[in-house]
Amino acid sequence: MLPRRWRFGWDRYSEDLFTDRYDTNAETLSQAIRAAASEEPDADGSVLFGHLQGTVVGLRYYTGVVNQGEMVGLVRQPQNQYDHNAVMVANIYGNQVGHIKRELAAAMAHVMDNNLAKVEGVVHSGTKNSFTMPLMLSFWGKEENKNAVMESMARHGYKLNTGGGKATGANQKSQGARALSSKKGLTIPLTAAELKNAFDKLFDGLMESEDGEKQAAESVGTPLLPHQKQALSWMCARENKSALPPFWERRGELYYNSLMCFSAKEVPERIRGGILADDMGLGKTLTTIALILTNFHKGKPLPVEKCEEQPSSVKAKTKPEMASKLEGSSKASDGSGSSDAAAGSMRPNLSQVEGICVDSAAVVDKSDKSASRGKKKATKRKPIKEAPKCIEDLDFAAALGGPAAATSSKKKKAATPTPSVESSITESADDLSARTTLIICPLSVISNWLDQFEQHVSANVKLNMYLYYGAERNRSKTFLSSQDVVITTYNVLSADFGNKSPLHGIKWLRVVLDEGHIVRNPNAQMSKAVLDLKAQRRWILSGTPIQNSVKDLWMLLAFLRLKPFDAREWWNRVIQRPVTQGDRAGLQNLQTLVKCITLRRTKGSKVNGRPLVSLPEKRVCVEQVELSQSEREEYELARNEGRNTIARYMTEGTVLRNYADVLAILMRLRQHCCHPDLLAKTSSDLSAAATPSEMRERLIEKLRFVLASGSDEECSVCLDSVNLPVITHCAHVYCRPCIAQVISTEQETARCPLCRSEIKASELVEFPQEAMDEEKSTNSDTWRTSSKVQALMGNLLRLRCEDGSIKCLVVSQFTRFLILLETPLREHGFSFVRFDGTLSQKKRTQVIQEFQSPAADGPAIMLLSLKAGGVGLNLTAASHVFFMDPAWNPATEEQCIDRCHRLGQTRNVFVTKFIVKNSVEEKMVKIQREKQDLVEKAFGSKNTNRKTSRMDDIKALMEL
DNA sequence: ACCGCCGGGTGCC
DNA sequence: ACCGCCGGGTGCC
Repeated sequence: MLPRRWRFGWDRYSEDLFTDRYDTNAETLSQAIRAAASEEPDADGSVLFGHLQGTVVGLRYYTGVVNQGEMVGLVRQPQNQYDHNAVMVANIYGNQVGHIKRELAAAMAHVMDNNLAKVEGVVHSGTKNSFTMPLMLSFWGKEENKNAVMESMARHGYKLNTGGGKATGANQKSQGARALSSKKGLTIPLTAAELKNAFDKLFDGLMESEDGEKQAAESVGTPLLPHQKQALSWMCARENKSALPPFWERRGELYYNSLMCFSAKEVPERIRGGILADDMGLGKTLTTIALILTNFHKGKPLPVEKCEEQPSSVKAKTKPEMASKLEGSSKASDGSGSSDAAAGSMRPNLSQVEGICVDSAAVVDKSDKSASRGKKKATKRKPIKEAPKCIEDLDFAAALGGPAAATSSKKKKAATPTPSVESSITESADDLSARTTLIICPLSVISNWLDQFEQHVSANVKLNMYLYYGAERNRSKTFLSSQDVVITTYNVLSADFGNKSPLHGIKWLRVVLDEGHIVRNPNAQMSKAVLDLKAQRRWILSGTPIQNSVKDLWMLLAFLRLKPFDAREWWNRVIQRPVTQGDRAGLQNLQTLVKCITLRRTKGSKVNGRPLVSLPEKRVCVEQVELSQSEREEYELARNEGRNTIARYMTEGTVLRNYADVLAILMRLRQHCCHPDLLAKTSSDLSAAATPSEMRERLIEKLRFVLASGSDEECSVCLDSVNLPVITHCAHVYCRPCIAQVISTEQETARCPLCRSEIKASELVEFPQEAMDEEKSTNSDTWRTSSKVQALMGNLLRLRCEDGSIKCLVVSQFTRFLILLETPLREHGFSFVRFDGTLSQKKRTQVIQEFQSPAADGPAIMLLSLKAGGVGLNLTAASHVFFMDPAWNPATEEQCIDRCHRLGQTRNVFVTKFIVKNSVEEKMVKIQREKQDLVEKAFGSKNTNRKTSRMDDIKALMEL
């Protein structure tokens, strides 16, 4: 008999699927299925076309087994040398079971290749089939493809069973649900309200108290609060305990997954890691640092070098200019100074950031001579060269040396029979040479991490950290894997990905995704880069693990390699679709899954009857603003004009075609409410564009409207905020990668997802950089005020009288408004800083530091752009927040408030939202409120629903 | 017999 | 596969 790989001579595709590079094929095959399903169209909005009994043949040639009731995957094999229509059948682990019988495969191939339907298989009878096996197929797809599918199958002599009656609408839904929940006999779908409620509660009550508390390693300089010790204990347990993953149980010799009806001979790989979903401000960063230091191999602390010499001497020598800044920090003082970091305080001291940057090639400012000097001495801090003074254990001595020292240690050799790090993906054997924790975070929180490490690691401990960032980052794998901690950003990670990425060539001890919810679009490059990392242990830190829908969870589970859900097909079939269709069992299963891997406490949670943290009070009030007579007149003029335009689109049914225009109208109204000078010159009618350059000019103008509004515009492809925005000739805005993918898949027939106009890659228009710059430099020679400005100034002046030490955040979505506000602030002698998305990392750090500093002459006000920096900023110096204009998404406002209403805040927090009376703003607030009750928000991820709900919004806003 | 019938070899796509 | 199919052996009863 030929070796298996010769028998599958078909193609690279299959070769990838079933290559026997790895003995335990679970990993690769699962990945293969995931890869095969990565083009998986979103199952949302699919309806069941019908069922069909089919046959799997060739069982005896393959090793994959299936149990009764188990789902199987169907994968097309267009390159199969015997039959280009071949459809392979694989079990949940991706092991091939057989093929679909030839004739049926011929019928299915057409349907599958043209994406007319997704075909799913379930085995209902018997494992004792030795040659062939019956299989129940179900066909799912978009309603509009149903006929094509039925006809296509009929042409080949197959008639789909539509379940007796003329199944339509709700009928089909319950069928789908029944197919999965029949075992448990639950067929009554959840009501929308129940669903929403259950979903919101998904992360509630995930506080696991039975783990008790764990003391952090000595090297953690900051005493942990009780709930942090609890989290540490839980995290250590998740990394060290070998409990079976959720739904797995032992059955005799086999391991059985009760949810999937799947059994396996090998122990299912345990999930070493999970989701730490504590509310922001509870100390996820500190807990993670504690984890890194406390739980190295075999539950022992990370071996660290303890130095009795002046730890700061190195820094002081190389960076004398920094010495003054470092004074007073725990590292600059002697070894006993660790306690000066206030116990339990999360408040970072940003003056220390540069201290750690010393070890980094991340030349935040390339011209800064201190940074380039720091680079030169980077190797000096490698511990390998200096004899460590205190090593706890021989094992660790080997580990301490990192991979470079690996061969010299006999003991280590025995522990890791396969020294090749790259080739081994299986995580079964603990690779004791893995030393490094990789932390990936958004750019905006890097400084926070560096700072927290500096603050919480004992002063006499040397931790090898490397900030993998900047053009001159050290890409040596040996170097990186000899560090204790490597920090990088999502952007650097995805930029490196596929480009000989050293980060992907190292097998990490631990990978930590900070603000993990930001990777949630599975098609994004960033997601792929994250999923491809090799690590023994994986963690996701996120204060808001779910932002919109169940869908968001997939990425998290896939990252954690929670089998089999890391393959989207199983996730869709077993969790996402049942849950969105209101299946109770599905929701229950989801709850169980999440519960097993997540720890979440909120600010309101209690430990032993006591609140985790006691935050000062927060008061939110709305301050109504009356427009002056002339402002009102201008506003009404604009409103009537806009209303007429939109009403015309409505009657013509061309709202979507003119979506950008509609948004522009709304935005102009919102701008009217803030300040007349925010209004850009009105653009002329798009359809009247004569020349291509004129067209381009106008598209850019439209794009400017959409972007400058900061109105949370989302890309209709990824349903996320637009990233790298481009505008189509039909004036719809998408992320460039998203729309590029649409175009490349559909080729010549590509159409705009919103209005179905033809689109071409060459016609996508970007916002030109010059325009961006020009945007910023809006000059305001002739300054005038506005009612809203007056309202703000009134408040600020009053506060200054009451207490000169009060600091305020002034928040707007319009960065141009923030710039406008500078004038009156200056006029009244306020000292302020501005923080928006355009700031460089270095500048950000500076600005925050300046603002947070308690110095009496420091800035009293921060002009903050609503979306700048995302979450994670620490602005506890402020106790008053002024929202100049309402956001579409109230959660964005909440996050913003949380930047100052968090641990470390000592004053009561007052939030004022300015709303112009009798205006579009009032209606936005009303819609905000209604939205919170809408199930759509959590579950209605259907594109169409979103669009229609947007339409309703527009109608309501314009009183149409 | 350019058939039928028998029984062994054989078996996914 | 306790099948179907193929192709060689065989050929009144």
